[in-house]
Amino acid sequence: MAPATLKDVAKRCGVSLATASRALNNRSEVSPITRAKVLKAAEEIGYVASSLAKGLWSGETKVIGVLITTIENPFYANVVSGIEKVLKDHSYNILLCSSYEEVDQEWAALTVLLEQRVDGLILAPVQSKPEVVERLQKNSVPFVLVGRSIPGIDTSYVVCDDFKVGAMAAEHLLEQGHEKVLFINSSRNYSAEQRLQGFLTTMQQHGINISPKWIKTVPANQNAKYSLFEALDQGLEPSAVFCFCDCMALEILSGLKERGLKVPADIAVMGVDNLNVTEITDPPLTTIDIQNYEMGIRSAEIILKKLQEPGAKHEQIILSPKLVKRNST
Amino acid sequence: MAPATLKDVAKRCGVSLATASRALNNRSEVSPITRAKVLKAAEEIGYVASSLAKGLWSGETKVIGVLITTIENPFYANVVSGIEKVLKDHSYNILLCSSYEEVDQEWAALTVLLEQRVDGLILAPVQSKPEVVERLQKNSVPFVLVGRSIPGIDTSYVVCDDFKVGAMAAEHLLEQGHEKVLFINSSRNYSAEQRLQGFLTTMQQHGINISPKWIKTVPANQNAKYSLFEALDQGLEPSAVFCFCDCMALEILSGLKERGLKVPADIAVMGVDNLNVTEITDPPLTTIDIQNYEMGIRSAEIILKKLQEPGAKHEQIILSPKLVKRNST
DNA sequence: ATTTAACATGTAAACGTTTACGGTTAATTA
DNA sequence: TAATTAACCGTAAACGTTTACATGTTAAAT
Repeated sequence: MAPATLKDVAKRCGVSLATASRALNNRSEVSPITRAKVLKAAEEIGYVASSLAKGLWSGETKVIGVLITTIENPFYANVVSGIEKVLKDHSYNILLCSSYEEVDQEWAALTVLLEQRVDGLILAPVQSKPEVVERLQKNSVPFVLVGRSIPGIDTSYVVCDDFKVGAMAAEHLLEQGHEKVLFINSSRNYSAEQRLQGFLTTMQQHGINISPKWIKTVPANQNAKYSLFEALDQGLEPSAVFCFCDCMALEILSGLKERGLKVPADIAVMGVDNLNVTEITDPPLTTIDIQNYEMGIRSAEIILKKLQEPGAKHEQIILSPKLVKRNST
Repeated sequence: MAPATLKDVAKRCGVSLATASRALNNRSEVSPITRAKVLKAAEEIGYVASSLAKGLWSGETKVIGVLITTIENPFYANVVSGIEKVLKDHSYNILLCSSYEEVDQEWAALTVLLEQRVDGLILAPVQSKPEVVERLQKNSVPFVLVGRSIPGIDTSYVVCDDFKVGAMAAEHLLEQGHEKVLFINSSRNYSAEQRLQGFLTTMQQHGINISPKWIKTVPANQNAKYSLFEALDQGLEPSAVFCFCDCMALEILSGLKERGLKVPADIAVMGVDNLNVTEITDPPLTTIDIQNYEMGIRSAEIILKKLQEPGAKHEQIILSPKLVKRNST
């Protein structure tokens, strides 16, 4: 049975559509008696107003699209949680889509979000190419990039200083005496590129040249440990592994266990994201905190501001990474 | 600037609204030439059809509401991931809401989902009381409960055998010689009640009576370790802790570390959910696998079936829990 | 050459809201 | 008492789609 409509409410208490609408929206032009009648009728038949009709009329849906790689990654769970916290207080809702690091899925998800006429969009772009962003600009939807920016395009974004992340990792590992470092990286996105640059540059500054075979890129949706195995089977003997994110680091930890290598005795491991669990892994993981939750908060705040003043300038927020030393290095 | 409409497309290539609509929807009554014209125009102005208008017309939104406690809990991330996998193939999207274990927030989220006219709903109810479900029934929205059912009401649900979960835990701990077991439980929901019953019953069958002070309930959004501390500070000296879920178990692990207690030497810990990380915690956590991902899959399948044949009977799926022995016990 | 069918397109109503505008009644003022 | 005003309420248009129905055109069939 189709849900109750305003017409049903109006009919039930013998008033017009307009009056019913006014009563339910607390307009002043309704007598207290009528208002009470309407509210009672609405209550009785369990009326809930259709956001579809409202949205069609008003041009806003009170929904913000959030497009990430996958919610299974606790990093994004943290980010989304931050977004949710901010949006909730302004009665905005989240329409969640995942790209699984695939360009096609990202494009399709974007279509869905545009079709749903989301009021704004928060996304972690899969690639460092501008297509996606250009599409949003063409459709003039307010949006913020989160976690990853796109080079050479003026947009709002909230990221951490990824070059510094790579640099910090390199410095920390060098301090610990590691020169043979395997870099398990993500693919295509700008954060990955920047972290790699920061890493390589810092290594080079210390006179160490990392050859390309020490840089492994994990294909989308593949367990990082296979990239590790690949390296080991190629005869590489790293004394440390630096991973793009903690998720991968955890997979590496598990892979090393399989191969019988002890951390940190035989090999050091470090990640990025400072996920909650890294505190109690075996061993506790050295990682870099990039303020996951805060990223969500800030990106949501930017979207809200954009909705309030549509002409506003783009905002770029670059958060500072912090090294979290634990026992895996 | 407002998004392009069908009218814009029609005007741009000099056809009527109807023709434009037909062309874009691959109706047969349009000449190939006209179709091409329309598609080109739509492409050029970046037209995307409004789901709002479509939904208003058709009565379906292609959106499924998902209402969980919080996506920060990897258990629900697993569940949502399963749901997403199934829905994606049928072009349904997810509108995600969180209750944070609060009845009020759950009620508010439900209002939002009904307003958005979701085609169906998958939810993990906060309480074992029937209000929420009754509301959905009154509004005649197809729904499935996931992870937790509600006693005494005929609905569709996908859960694991929670009584058995409690029983399995009790048996496993007894086998290891633990009789002084602290139960760190969740509050109010039926799964929690059932696990407790299974636990107590099994203990009793072995002649062991657990007094109420050994059962701690963790308030919503509070770290489980405080419940542990409370117990310890009351002078309780448990030889094992059984937690409602792995999330709590991880918090307990961390709390025990703070208090300088070694696991499993001084005290054993076990959880439920078999989260990925439990494999590499220190120590690896003994837990019970309740098929998180599968729960998502099945619940999504049920919703899809309900949408196809609205008259269908309710489906109850009870998945079997499996003990995963590791080193924490 | 006329009828018929097939095809292509347009017109208008409907979905569920909100609000501008106009109308009715009762209360206030002169 | 008549005029003005205030309070309340209804009518109808609009938002962006889809489709039933009507209309017009062309080709095929007689």
